[in-house]
Amino acid sequence: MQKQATINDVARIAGVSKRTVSRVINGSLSVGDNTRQRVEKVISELNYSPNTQARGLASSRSYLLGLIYDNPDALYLDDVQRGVLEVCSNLGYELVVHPCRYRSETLVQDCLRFMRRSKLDGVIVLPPVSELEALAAALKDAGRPYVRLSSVAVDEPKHIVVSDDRAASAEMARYFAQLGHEKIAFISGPKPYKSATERMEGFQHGLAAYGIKVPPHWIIEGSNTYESGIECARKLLLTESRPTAIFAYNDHMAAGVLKVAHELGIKVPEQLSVAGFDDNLLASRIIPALTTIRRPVRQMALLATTKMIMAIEHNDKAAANVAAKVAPTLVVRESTARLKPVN
Amino acid sequence: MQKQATINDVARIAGVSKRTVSRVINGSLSVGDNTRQRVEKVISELNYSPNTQARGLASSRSYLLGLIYDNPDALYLDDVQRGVLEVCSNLGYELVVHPCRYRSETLVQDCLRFMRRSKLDGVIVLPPVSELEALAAALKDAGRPYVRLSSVAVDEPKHIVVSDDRAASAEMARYFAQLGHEKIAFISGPKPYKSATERMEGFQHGLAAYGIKVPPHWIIEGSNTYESGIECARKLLLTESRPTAIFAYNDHMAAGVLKVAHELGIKVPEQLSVAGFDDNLLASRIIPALTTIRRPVRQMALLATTKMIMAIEHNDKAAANVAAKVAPTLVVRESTARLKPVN
DNA sequence: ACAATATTTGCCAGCGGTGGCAAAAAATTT
DNA sequence: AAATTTTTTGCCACCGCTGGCAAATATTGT
Repeated sequence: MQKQATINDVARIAGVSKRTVSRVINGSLSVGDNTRQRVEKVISELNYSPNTQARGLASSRSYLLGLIYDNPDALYLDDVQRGVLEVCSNLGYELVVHPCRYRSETLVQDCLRFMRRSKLDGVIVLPPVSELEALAAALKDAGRPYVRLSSVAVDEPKHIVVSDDRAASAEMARYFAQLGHEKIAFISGPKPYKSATERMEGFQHGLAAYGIKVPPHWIIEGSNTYESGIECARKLLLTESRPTAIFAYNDHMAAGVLKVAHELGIKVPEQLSVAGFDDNLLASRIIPALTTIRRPVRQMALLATTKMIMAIEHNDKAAANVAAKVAPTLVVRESTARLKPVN
Repeated sequence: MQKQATINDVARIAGVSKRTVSRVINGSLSVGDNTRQRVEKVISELNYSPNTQARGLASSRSYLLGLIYDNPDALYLDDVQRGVLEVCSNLGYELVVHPCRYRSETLVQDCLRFMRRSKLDGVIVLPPVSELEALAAALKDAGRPYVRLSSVAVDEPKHIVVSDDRAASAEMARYFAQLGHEKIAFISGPKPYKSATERMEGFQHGLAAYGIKVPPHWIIEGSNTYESGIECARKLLLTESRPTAIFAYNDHMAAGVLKVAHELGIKVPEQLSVAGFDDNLLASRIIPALTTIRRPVRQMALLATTKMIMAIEHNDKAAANVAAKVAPTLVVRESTARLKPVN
C-alpha cells in the first residue's frame, strides 16, 4: 500500500510551486509551455491524481452529480442511469444515486441536506419527484444546479427535459381509430403524476378527432404497477360488453392486461388490442410483443446530464441551449390489430 | 440562499470549542452529558450538518460507498442497488455507482483510480467483475475495504457474499428428473463467468444422481442475453429429436426459449419444459410464468453492504461474522410440467 | 482537607488543495 | 537602454474538520 502522491510531491519534483501545479491541473492558460510539460510529465510519472475532497473544500466543487428519484421501475431507472453515467464518465463526474420518499413531509429538506452533505455539484430529478414544485423552488432558492425530467414543461428550459407524452398518446389514439376500434378503454396511472394526465388527455383528444369518446367507466385509475394493471384489467374485461382496445398508462400495466386476457381466454390481438407506454425491455419480450410508445429515456438522460454540466461549468445560458424536448414514438408490435368485422 | 452553518457557528453559540462539537458529532464518549445536550440542541436549531469534504480531508473518511459493475442486466442491478441503498441510507452512507469494462486492460487501474479520486470508504463489486482475482488483489494490496458478490467462494468470508448456484442447479436437476424428463438440454452463460460453470456443473451433477446425462450437443454456450437465448433455443429446437426440457442460464435466456417455442408452435409446458435462473421481474410476468431459481439478490446486497460497513467502522473481524452465503431456491411456476406418456 | 486519579474540554497543527496578490521574468514600447 | 506592459510564477491564508496533547475540571481515596 504505497502512499498516495500529493501536489507537494509533484511540485517538488518538477521544481515549481504547488500553485503552478494547481494551475496545470485546472488548465489555467497562464502557465509557460515548458513548465506545463514538465509538470505534466511528473504528474503522469507519479500517477498523481488530485484529492477531490481537498479540491472541493478549497473550491466548492465535488465533481459529484446526484440522481434523485422515488421508487421508479427498474427498467426505467436503468435506462436513465446508463444515460447519465455515459456523460458523467466522459466528463469526469461521478454519480451518487439517492432514493427518497415522494410523499414524505421532509422530502425537500432531505434532498437539500443530501446535496449539502455530499456537496453535489448538481442533481437530476426523476418523475414523479421532479413534479414537485416545492422541491424545484427550494433547489433554485438554494442556488443549486438541477435538471428535472418530466412530461410537461413546468420549468425554464435550463432546468428541464420534457417528453411530449401528450402528442404521443394522441398518435396512439389515431392508430387505434384507424384500426377501426370504437370501444376503447384507458387505464391510467396515479392521478398526481403529470404524465398520467398528459397521456390520458392526449389520448382522449386524439380520439375526439375521430369522434370517439372514452366512456367514464372505461377510464380506470390504477397505480403504475403490473399488479395494478391486472386489477384494472379485471374491471374492464369481466363484464358483458367489454372494450375492443385498451391503452394502458405503461408497459407494466399493459402486461397485466395481457395476463388477465390470457386467463380469461381472450385472444390478443384478435379479440382485444392492447398497448402500453415506455417501450421497456418487457414490451418486446412478452408474448404477444407489445405495441407501445417508445419513450427515449436514455436520450432524455443524456440531455439532462449535458444540461447539468453546462450549467455547472459555464454557469450561464449554455444549459438552456441544450435541447429540452424529446418526442416519443409509436412502436407497433403484435398486441394490436385491425378490428375484425363481427359477421 | 442562506450561508451554511459551520462547526464554528455551533461552537460559538453553544459556548464550547469546536473540538467538543466535533466530539459530539462523532459520538465520542468523553463529553459531559449537559455539554452534549447543549451542543445537540444548537446543532438541530441551526440545522447544521458537517461538511463531508472537510471531514474526509481531516479524517480520511468520506461516507461514500462505491458499486462497481459491468453491464449487468437492469433487473439484477436494480435489485442490488435497492439492497445496498437500504443499508446505506440507514447508516448514513451514500452510494456512487460506477460502471466499468470487464475486459479492459486498464480495469484494475481504473477502479483504483476511481476509489482514490472519490475517496471511497469501500466498494462492492458485482459479477463478473468480482471474479477477477487481479482486481481483488489490487484492492487488498491498496488496503481498501471491498466486498464481492459471487457464485463461488473465491475469497475470505470477510470479503465476499456467495450464492450457492451449484446446489440450486442440482435442485433444478432433481426437479426435472422427478417430472420424468430424460432428454434434457442446458443453455449456458459465457464461459468465463464462474456462475456459468457452477450452474452447469451443479445441474449435470444433479442429473447424474438419476442416471441422466446431458449429451454434449445439448450443452449450448451463449452469452447472457435474451437474444442469445433465442439463438441457442433455435439450435436446440429446430432438430428432429429435440429435448423435452431446457434449463437456461438465466431468466432472460429462458424467455428467449419461450419465444422460439412459441414461434415454432411448441407448447410450453405440455411439449417442452423450460426453466430459468434468477427469478427476476420478467420470470413471473411472462406467459407462461417461468419456473426458475430465486436468487436472493437483494439479500446478498444487504449482507455485502453490512459487511462493508462493518469492515470500515470496526476495521476488524466483525465483517467476517456477517453471513457470507445465501441459498437460492426453486420456484415452480407454469413453464414446467410432468412429461406426458407419448402414447 | 489534600493528593491522586479520572474525566472533560480547549488549543493548535495539519489534511491537500485553491484563490488573491505581489514578485519575477519576459515581451513590448519609447 | 530604460521604461512600460504583459506573462509567468510563488507565497501565504484559508476551506471545515479531526487528532494529539495539555490544561482544566470533576471524582475518588485517605
